[in-house]
Amino acid sequence: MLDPLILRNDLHATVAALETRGYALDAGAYEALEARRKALQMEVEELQSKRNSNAKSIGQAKAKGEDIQPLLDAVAELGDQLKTAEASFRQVRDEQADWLLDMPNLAASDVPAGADESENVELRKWGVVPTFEFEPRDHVELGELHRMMDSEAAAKLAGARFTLLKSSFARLHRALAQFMLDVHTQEHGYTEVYVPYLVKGETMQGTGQLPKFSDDAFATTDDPPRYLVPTAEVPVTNLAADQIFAADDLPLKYVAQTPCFRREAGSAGQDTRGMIRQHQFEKVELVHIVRAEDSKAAHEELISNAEIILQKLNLAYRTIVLCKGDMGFSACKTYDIEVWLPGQGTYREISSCSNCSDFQARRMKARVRNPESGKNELVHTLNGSGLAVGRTLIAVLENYQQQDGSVRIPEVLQPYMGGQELITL
RNA sequence: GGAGAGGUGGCAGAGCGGUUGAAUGCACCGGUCUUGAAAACCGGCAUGGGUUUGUAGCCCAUCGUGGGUUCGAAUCCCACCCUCUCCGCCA
Repeated sequence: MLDPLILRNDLHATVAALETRGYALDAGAYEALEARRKALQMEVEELQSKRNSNAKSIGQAKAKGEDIQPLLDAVAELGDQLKTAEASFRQVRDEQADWLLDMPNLAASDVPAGADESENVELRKWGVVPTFEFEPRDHVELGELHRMMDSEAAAKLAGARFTLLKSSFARLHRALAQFMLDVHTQEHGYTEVYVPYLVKGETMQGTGQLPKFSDDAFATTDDPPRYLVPTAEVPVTNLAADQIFAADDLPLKYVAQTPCFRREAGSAGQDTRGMIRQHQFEKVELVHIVRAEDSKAAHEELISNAEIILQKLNLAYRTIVLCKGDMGFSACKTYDIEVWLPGQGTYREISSCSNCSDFQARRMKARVRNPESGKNELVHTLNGSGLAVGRTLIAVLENYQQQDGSVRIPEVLQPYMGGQELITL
């Protein structure tokens, strides 16, 4: 959520900033609503103040044994007036809240301009794109060859966009997640957390998935509904909700492995082949809760923590910064990591690391007490994949394949595979 | 699922329908004292919001949540949520 004060004090600059993110805000309508809010709030509070002082006088008069009837008569209409005013105020306030919850975060000043992904900017490349003396297979072909990846079996159970993994592929998938968790906890100083996969609506609202993107999430049928987490970012970041941290509690660095559930509404027809885009996938997620002045540095740390996983796996990748038009709702700046997939002959997203500044913190009331001023300040929240496990599996399979279809197991994963070095046919 | 107990400030814990935003203790911050520290003493110390040039004033809201009764609700009524204990069921 944006700070309502910037909309109040600098509406036109904010409208312009939102426009670069593809969000059109009707300044006139918002201004009118804000004017009504101000008038109504003042009216309500004035009536409340009157009610309070009257009640106090009545109490005092009664204590002295005076006749209070004239005082009662004097306030007879106050209750109704107050009720009416409160109802109008509440309506305007809710309307304004809906509006605020609908607006995306503002881009950081160093985010490149641009309307869509074609204007993202590559920052660096790492690794050597492998060359093959044969036509490399994609992960689907490899899966069929090994009979270890079965989308039909998954479809029978759950419908489209699910994948079933078997034997060495299933183990490799598990090994990857274990490996990532170990690197982040042992080498990068993260605290591992195990979290609920079903969360309340207010939790989804805290990180920005609700109310705007309800179509993207799976919800349960109980009342009120719970939501299947679309990313561990949701439960983990919300650990900070309603908290006031001491300055030396921060930074908090959490890592969690969870399944992620996404409706993929609106992506029909995209990536239908293989396990690139699924309703359910596993992800190791990194979350930082930091003081505002530390979030830029934390963002750099986060992206490097994610990149190291690919380096250890010796997978070629490139890192890009998303342009304003391609960024997600809650982010003020986002880096993506794209891994080279030989089967597709292209780089594909495998991690997305975002600085959400105070946008989520304001929604979920996550604060830190400034030891100098004694004031509470909103924290900054950051999250990033470290990495998407399913896509990393794809990358390993496609990059480590050999002519006969066998797949070498990266050295760092072998301890997690019981010493196995090769997945043979 | 059944029975019972309970949800008040960072924590513990008071609170007759009326100057209670809330006693008291602990913690924390500042000061006095001390060579220094501790102790003792004095003072301060919830959050959010509105108004305002203002981190000054003034005002409003908040005692699990939402309704209700009332001139007035932390206190009374209703519903819901959550926590704990015991029983049942169960990975």
